[in-house]
Amino acid sequence: MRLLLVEDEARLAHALQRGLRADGFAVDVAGDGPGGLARAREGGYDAIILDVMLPGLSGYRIVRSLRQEQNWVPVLMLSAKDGEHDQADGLDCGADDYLTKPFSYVVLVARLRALLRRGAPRRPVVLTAGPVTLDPGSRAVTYAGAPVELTGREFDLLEYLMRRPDTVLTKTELLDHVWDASPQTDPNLVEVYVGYLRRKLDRSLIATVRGSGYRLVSAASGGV
Amino acid sequence: MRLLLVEDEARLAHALQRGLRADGFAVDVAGDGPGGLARAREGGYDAIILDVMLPGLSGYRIVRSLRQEQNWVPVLMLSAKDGEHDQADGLDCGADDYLTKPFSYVVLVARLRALLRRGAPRRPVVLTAGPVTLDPGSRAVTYAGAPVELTGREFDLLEYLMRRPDTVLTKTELLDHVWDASPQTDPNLVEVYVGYLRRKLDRSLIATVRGSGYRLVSAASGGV
DNA sequence: GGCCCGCCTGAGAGCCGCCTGAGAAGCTGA
DNA sequence: TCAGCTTCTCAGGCGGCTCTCAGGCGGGCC
Repeated sequence: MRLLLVEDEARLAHALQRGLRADGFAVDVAGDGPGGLARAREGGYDAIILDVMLPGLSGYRIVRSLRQEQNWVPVLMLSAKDGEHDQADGLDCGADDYLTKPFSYVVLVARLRALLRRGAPRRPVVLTAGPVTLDPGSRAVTYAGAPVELTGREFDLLEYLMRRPDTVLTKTELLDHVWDASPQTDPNLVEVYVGYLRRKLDRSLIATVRGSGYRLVSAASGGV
Repeated sequence: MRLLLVEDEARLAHALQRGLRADGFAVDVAGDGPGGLARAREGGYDAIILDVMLPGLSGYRIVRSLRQEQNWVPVLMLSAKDGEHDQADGLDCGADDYLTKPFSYVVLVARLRALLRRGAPRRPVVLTAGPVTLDPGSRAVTYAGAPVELTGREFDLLEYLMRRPDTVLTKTELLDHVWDASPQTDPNLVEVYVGYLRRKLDRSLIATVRGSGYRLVSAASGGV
């Protein structure tokens, strides 16, 4: 079993590499983002262990690039931040599992083995909610079968909503995840973009939960 | 000259890739059988270097599948086993040449060049997208039936786009595959060449996906 | 029913990504 | 060596996208 470890903290990288080798894995190490992405693109790995905070290119962006290129190698993400950004961020980008630093080595290996058992047969996912489909790979959206043109921000927002259908999402949460914005950003921004989506898609697709936030209705009527 | 290297030993793959690049080839790498077959099916390679022992799908079966699908791309096979299976096995399956590990890099390149000189015996594939046709064999392009003169780079870019119609391709990916360039190359280069193609072909053939990249529209109108 | 506050929306400013023309550098063949 | 072509670089400009702002609507509480 061949692994790619992308980790910039040399001490941790070294320790992991030694441990994993002792456990029978072949381990290659990349120390920065661009290098990691390049190695990952070359293929040949049964799984990739990926730190989030990397010089040059974040782990998030690496996974997103790989998935966009139809590369479905299993990815286990490591994050030092357990509050600011959360699991969902990593999983959104297309990672398969997530571990928060500090973690136990035993847990890492267990999760890794689970990933490898599962393998990489994941097909490119297309999200669906009522008459709306969204393909993260080609960044294409259709409504009732017809293609819909969305801007980048509109697409990101819709994707985030569609990954959590029927859940109330606060504006703060959306600002944080879709915009990567500071907490004091005007929440009106979200309202504006929800308005854009409603106009381009379906007025009833995104329900307002007054005082709380918004909720994507997965069983949208499709009428007008 | 574009090569596909299917090899699961990451270290060997990496070394070969580096060497071949230095020798002027553009090299894509696949690390397992199914991945290699998929990449090979996409076409666009002047030759394929194929390991016999691969996870998921043996090199033999890959060649057999390709030949069954009328894909006559030159294949050079690599095998670690020099006794159990022999040259005849590989050549029977439809490979064009055969090398036993360990081999000298110089020999590999020599055999490869011989293969490339010989070329693929039959090239039945012609790519089509709306009013545009592209023949990888003769490197000829037509628009609405009339021949169009493209430079080398223009042709390579168009071919890459036409092999992945309706998919968003980032500038980085295009630079990587069409130019075989380092990641820090100015992405404007892609913009310029997309502009050239649009001018020579159809303005609407290649859609800009702002913030993401470009997408070849397979159902282009053909108008104008 | 009246008021407050949260949400909606139209208009517009600023910015950034993309497009393009011009030209330098490199390559090829005569 | 030179001409012609291709490839690539650079800078200027345009336009779409993002975000801000202010005014209006309406739901909910009293």
